[in-house]
Amino acid sequence: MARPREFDLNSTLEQAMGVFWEKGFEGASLSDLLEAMQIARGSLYKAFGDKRGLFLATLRHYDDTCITAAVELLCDKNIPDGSTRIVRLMESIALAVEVHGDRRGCFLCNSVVDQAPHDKEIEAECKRMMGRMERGFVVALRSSDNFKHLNSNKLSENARNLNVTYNGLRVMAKAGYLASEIRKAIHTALLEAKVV
Amino acid sequence: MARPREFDLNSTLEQAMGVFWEKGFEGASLSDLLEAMQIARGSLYKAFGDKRGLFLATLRHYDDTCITAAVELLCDKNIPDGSTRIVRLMESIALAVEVHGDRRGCFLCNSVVDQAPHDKEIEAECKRMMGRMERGFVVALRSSDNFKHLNSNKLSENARNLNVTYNGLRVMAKAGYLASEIRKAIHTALLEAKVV
DNA sequence: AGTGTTAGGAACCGTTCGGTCAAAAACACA
DNA sequence: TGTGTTTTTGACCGAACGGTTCCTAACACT
Repeated sequence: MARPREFDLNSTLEQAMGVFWEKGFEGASLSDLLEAMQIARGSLYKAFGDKRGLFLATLRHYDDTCITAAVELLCDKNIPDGSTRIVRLMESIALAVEVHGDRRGCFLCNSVVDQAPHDKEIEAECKRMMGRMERGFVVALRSSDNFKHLNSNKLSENARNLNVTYNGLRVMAKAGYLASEIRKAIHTALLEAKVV
Repeated sequence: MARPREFDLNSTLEQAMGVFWEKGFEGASLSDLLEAMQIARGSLYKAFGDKRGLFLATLRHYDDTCITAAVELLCDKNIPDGSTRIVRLMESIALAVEVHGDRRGCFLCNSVVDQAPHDKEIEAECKRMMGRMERGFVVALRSSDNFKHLNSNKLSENARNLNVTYNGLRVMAKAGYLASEIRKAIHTALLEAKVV
């Protein structure tokens, strides 16, 4: 028995995530966010508490959407060979740069670099997502001929290594390397990791 | 025939770099910078133009000091085996976390993530430094038994791959992984890259 | 000692920052 | 239709932002 919220929480979250993704936490002003979200100042504070609260909400939204999608790709049984899944995921980095000129990189990676060290809660959220990625890599490796015989310890080590490479490639993309260079780097990395 | 500058340019640059390193460009306010540099507002603007100019100067200072040190390590003929030099460099990442609790990561990597996409000049500076690191890795690889027989194309590919790994590990450190985890990841990565 | 030139310092600029608040509006329920 | 509850809205807040200006201080050179 009260006035219902007029805006869709998820879609405003999506817009806010875009702003934080592109400009970082400090670089994104409330005006930027409000304009993108198309809501009034008061509504934002009522719904998310404050700027940091909104940021945390967008981080979780990223987890729910992008990280989930990446993990689902790594676990996708429709692609029988786990190595193929890993290649697909890695190549999406080059593809983003190539097709959309997307230089935003990975929101998780960005947040780790510029916010995680200053905020325990953000750090925890980031580590949780990193963990999801690593477990996704483990699942993929278990379906890969080169790795399926390894024990879970070794599997985890290899998965973590792939995640390190994934983040390194994301940084590379932000540094302005060409899609072709990134693609070549992916190939080299996956070759040395014995994924392909 | 004029009043000489009272402060040492390099040492104020060092202090400013520390602030930008820890807080990022947007996160570092003029007050933060001035307090660390121990100079007055006017002196900063006289010497560096504006905040962005100071940032660029600190980037170049990082190049002159830290990047140069890393490259010199990779080229150090006193360590005959190039692989050893690479191991040393990588382990310095874990060491920073372990000994100093240093979560600032690599100033270059940080700058790439939060400033390079928005500023062509900063991007250029970052790419130049990335290039220096890669060439350093090439030199080290040339003194490594496992790689010295490769042609320079392959050598470059492997060097770039090591640099990607280096940046990925830097991100890991910022995400809050323990020094022991980072050390293990380094070991895995160098093993797979056939460096050790 | 006088002069030209530049650094230093602090007050000050308008703007924008993140955040608050009170009143109006829109619903659910009776 | 009236009432209670919650959302919306935009005006408003003090503080901090990056940047400028102007006057004084300190030197080099003659």
